[in-house]
Amino acid sequence: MSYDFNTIEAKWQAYWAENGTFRAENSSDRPKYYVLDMFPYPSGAGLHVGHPLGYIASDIYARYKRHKGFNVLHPQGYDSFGLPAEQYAIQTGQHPAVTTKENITRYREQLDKIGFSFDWSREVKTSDPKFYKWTQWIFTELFNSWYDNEADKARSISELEKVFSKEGNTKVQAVCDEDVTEFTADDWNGFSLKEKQKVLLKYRLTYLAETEVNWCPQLGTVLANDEIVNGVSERGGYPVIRKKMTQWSMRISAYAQRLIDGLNTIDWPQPLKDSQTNWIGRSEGASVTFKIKDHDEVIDVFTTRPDTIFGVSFMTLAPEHELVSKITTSEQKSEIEAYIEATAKRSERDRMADVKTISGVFTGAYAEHPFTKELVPIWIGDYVLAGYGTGAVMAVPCGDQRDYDFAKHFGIDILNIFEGIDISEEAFADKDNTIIANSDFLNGLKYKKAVKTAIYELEKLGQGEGKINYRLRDAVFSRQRYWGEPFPVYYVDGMPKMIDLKHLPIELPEVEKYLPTETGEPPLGRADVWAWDAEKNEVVANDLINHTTVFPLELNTMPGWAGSSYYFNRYMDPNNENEVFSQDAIEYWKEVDLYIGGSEHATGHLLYARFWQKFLFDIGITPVDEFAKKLINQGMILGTSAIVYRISGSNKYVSKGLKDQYDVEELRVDVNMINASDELLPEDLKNWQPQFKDAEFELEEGKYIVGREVEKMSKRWFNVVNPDGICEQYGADSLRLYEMFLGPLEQAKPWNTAGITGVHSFLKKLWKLYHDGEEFGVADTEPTKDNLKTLHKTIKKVEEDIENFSFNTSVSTFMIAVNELTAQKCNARAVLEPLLVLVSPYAPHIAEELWSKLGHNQSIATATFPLFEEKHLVESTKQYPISFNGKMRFTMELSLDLSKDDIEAAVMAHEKTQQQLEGRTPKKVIVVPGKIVNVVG
RNA sequence: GCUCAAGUGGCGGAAUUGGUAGACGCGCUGGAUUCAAAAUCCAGUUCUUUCGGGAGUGUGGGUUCGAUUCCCACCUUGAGUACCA
Repeated sequence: MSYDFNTIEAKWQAYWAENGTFRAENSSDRPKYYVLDMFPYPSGAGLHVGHPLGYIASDIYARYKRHKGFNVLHPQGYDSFGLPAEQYAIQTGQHPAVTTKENITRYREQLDKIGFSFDWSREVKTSDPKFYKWTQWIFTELFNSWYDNEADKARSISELEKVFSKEGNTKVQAVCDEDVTEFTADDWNGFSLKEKQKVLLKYRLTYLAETEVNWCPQLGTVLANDEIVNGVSERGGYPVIRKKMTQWSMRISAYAQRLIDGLNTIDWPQPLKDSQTNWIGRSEGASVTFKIKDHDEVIDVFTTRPDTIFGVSFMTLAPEHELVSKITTSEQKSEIEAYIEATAKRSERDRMADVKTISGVFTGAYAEHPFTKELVPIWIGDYVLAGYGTGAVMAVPCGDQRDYDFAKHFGIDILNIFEGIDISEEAFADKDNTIIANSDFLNGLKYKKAVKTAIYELEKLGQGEGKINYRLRDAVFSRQRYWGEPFPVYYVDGMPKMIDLKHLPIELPEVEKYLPTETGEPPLGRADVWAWDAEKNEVVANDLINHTTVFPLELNTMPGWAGSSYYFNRYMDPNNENEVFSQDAIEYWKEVDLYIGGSEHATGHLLYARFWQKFLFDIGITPVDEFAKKLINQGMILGTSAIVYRISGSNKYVSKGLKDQYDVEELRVDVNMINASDELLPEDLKNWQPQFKDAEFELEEGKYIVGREVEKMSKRWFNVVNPDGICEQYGADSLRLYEMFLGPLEQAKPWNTAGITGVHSFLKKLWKLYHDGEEFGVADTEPTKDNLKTLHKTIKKVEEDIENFSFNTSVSTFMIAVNELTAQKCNARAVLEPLLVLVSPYAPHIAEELWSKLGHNQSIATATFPLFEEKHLVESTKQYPISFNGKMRFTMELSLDLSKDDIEAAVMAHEKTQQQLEGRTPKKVIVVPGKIVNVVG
């Protein structure tokens, strides 16, 4: 009976589905363990072999944990809102929901073939109204909250209203918009309802504000900072410009410090933590207020170097700074306006590409130095970013290279405030190795002391204070798209109102086209039925809007990261219609124990999800404020493209070794035609595409050898390998083993189908081990010592490997075990049965098949992981090398269960050792059981 | 520029409380089996050699009886980020 993997795999996949083998219960006597993958966006292209890498790793771990006696939650779902389906809809008119459904079906088929132990009864889809009902609900909760800096947590907005009506806002320590003005309780109580709403909006954790956004004209939508890569959109690579728009934002900045602090409590990769820390960008310094000559307004700046305040010789504002128009003198007006216009036109990308050119314009206005009271000119320049700090800097040319370059370029004074430092060529930015000079009360002080003193003096003047600044900006939450969650928001008199939970979800309306309207409104503006009847509490036709009972609904939709920011909690109780999840469920599962996914989400999904989790914790519905205890980033699997060389201007192709003799063009061809020795059969190429039909070939040694190039797996390089094909040809177990065998989980590595024969022949050998000729057969005989040694060596190694996520090395361990047991002609049930349990997380189908043949009628998933016993390893002899003085080496037979003294005596008695020692006594004999004996003279 | 990670055969990679470097697999070479191929099995495969050996884990130092592993400096590659005041 041969190893018929196709039949076996189909059989067990059906069995698992029918029996609900991997269904997790929300309560158990066993300890819980939650293993999660980052859920996929179901794209039209389907899965390639790179996608399941992380899923296989997490599946191995989940299956292992079940063998170890845990109640394991291992769910899967789809992040099914997104741009590609919508772009496709725009081109074809096909409803994104239809495309998405088809893609999900395809994904599911592909996933099922690989034999994952997902609990599909818990599947979630972010585009499913049953799911996004809760995305909308969380949005309303954020709207109804503010951040209390004193309690360091989010609190209900109704509590804030009570405080305002009692004592105004002067004592409130809240994270809020910059432009909040002070008011008393009497002021507050005198405000109209609309005025109150306007004020509260400045405090809410999700708020509506006119902000500078990253606008992508080609995509017709705004983008978050993490959706822009190198100044162009992540999707499509289109240019991005700055634009002012009224948008919903999330006050993630309120959580900046907790997002940094929380990193210490979780086991995530250091590079990922570093990139989040960088992204949040905490810097300590001071805010300093500069008065402006002949104006009431002041300029606030943030600086990390208050110690250099006496080096200030000018100030620079970002061109977009709101004070620019107010302070510019009439003589300078035209020049300033021209400059502002020129900067606004430049795209993010141009600005980034051109960081060397120094540009700026003098406003004509002067600021007053807080200590010297001297006047310093106020400039604008695009090296100052509107989005960082206050969008204004106090320029200290001697201590900052950019200020220095600017000053040199425009002939502004450069004051030297560093003792014994030459600044004639460049600025001196090293803060640790200097003493301040020419700085009044700061003279003679070192950096740290000078900073403290400067802040103290500024506070005394009332013109500054110590401040911590974060680079992290609030996240824009509106997208001018169709295929996203609608906001549960309608507008009364221009002010947003939330729709109550009992009327959620607000479902996406049907539209004729998925493009913005002719008047520039988002696609939802095209919906006939898209207004809120506040009396009937339902969505009605938007032509009914009368502004007394029927109101316009928000036309934007939420960004892609909305649903993915809490889906991991929803898996705990996915079908709950009354709550996002029950308290029983979340108290039981608490958080994700192991999360596996790509590092590209470091500053997007993984940051937003941590933010929402902290918010949900603050409002008391999650028991922990970090959602994933441990996280592993799996590396990308790259494609190995195949290249043929065509002699220019002909249809003749030369083998790789001959290409240098000709003028050749490189063409990529389908990698699936290439064999293990990089050989391409000319016939295959001729049949592949019409253009090669009449191709001629120049071979080397009768073969056509292709060139190889490792690059991203992509259709356009013809280097995509599909898991379905592999499963058909070698089986899912081979695919699973090979994906792990390729290399360490975290590393990027190229795929090369040729190598899969190695793991495939391992499976065949494993199969043979349980068969005597054609017949299945194991014996109830006593295992030999060697049998047990092999088994226990394997148990130990595999257990260690899985715990350390070194799945690649355990595949090797299995191969060695099977080779050894085959050589030992082992057919003892006592060895072969536990061996299957070890193998089953990696190759579950073959394990189930052999397990059932062994007479078990329960899935192997319920079997207990075998117990390792040390004694089986030490009861044998081995050759040990002995080295003397690190130079002379020879070996001798030693039994491992000898005592240290015995070994020492044996070494001393050894003839060769005695020769080497020449009568001297060795200082020590080092014995490492199972490893080596070393004699030191 | 800044931050981080990594450098081991033809290739993917093993070995780190410091102890026989190159496990395991691919590829390659030879052999068995076969009419032949595939498949399977066996042997070999870091380099070098006058067959005694010698060299060897990016480079140069250091600690140690002993270093791929620890320390210092440098080089290279990859990733992230970038006018962050």
